[in-house]
Amino acid sequence: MKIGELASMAQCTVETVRYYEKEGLLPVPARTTANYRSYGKPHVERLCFIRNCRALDMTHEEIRTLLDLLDLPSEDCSGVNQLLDAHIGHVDVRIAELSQLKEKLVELRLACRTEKSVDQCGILRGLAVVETAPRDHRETHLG
Amino acid sequence: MKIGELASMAQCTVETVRYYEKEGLLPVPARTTANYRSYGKPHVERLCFIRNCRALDMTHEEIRTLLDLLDLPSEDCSGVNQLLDAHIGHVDVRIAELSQLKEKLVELRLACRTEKSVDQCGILRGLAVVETAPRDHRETHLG
DNA sequence: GCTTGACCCTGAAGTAACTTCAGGGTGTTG
DNA sequence: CAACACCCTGAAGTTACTTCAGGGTCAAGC
Repeated sequence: MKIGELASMAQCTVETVRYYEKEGLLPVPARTTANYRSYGKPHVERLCFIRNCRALDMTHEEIRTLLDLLDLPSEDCSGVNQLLDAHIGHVDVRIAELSQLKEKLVELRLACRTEKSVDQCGILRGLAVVETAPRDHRETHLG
Repeated sequence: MKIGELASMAQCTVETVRYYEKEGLLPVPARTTANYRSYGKPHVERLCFIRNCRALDMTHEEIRTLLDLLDLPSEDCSGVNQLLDAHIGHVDVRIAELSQLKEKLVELRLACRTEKSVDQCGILRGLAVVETAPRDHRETHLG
């Protein structure tokens, strides 16, 4: 099959497929005489694997690790478990961060219920406060 | 004060300060004879405002809007309220997305409790499944 | 035979919000 | 006057793609 069909089977764009090939996540396929990429079932499976991982917010680095483990036959899968546990940790951290964030935003929003003039706006006043607590470093790759 | 001092007061790096200047979020400061940037209290306040907004995951575009509203004297602040409401919406959406994500990850993780060989690993099998549901488009700028 | 339109190709540049790097100037302390 | 902390600029790197410019392939219809 050609790239367009492959892309639609994995629900992504043809540009994304070519990008994955360039990144080394997808193996380079054979070409037709017209220089079109020619794919088979294994490519569909691998691309779906990648897209599922991306839907779970894994980085290319994490996916590469999983694909490597997948390609290594009869290795035990404890590495897979470790990676997934770590990734679940990332998601947990990000959810906690965003929950805190939302609290602050709602609190800020309550500072201005009426349509005052800007220089009396509680929100803008709140944002101008100099914070003293040091900002901590990211512990997750999730944005 | 020089750029290093300003940066430490707002808890960011000097590179970030220079970047904000290039982006037009911070006004260009005066220079000393040695061509060093020279800042005052207004710069500290504006930089802290920006950093607080960033800590709330606002984009530069959103921050620019708030700064513009801040600079427009005696305008009513309903624009501020709208922006904050929209932003709270973004955060809500992202939290919901991540919660779903975590459920899927935990479910996947349960598929492999033991250290089997890779080709029997429930996690890798789960990831290889071809999904049929179409992926929906992002409704938030939060990663 | 020729055109139209859907599909394919490559390589470069753009996106967001920074960070890192290369290469060099300034200013204070010992 | 040498060492070191701090400042400067401009360019390139980061992540996971998307967009663009410019051009080739192929089947259908006139």
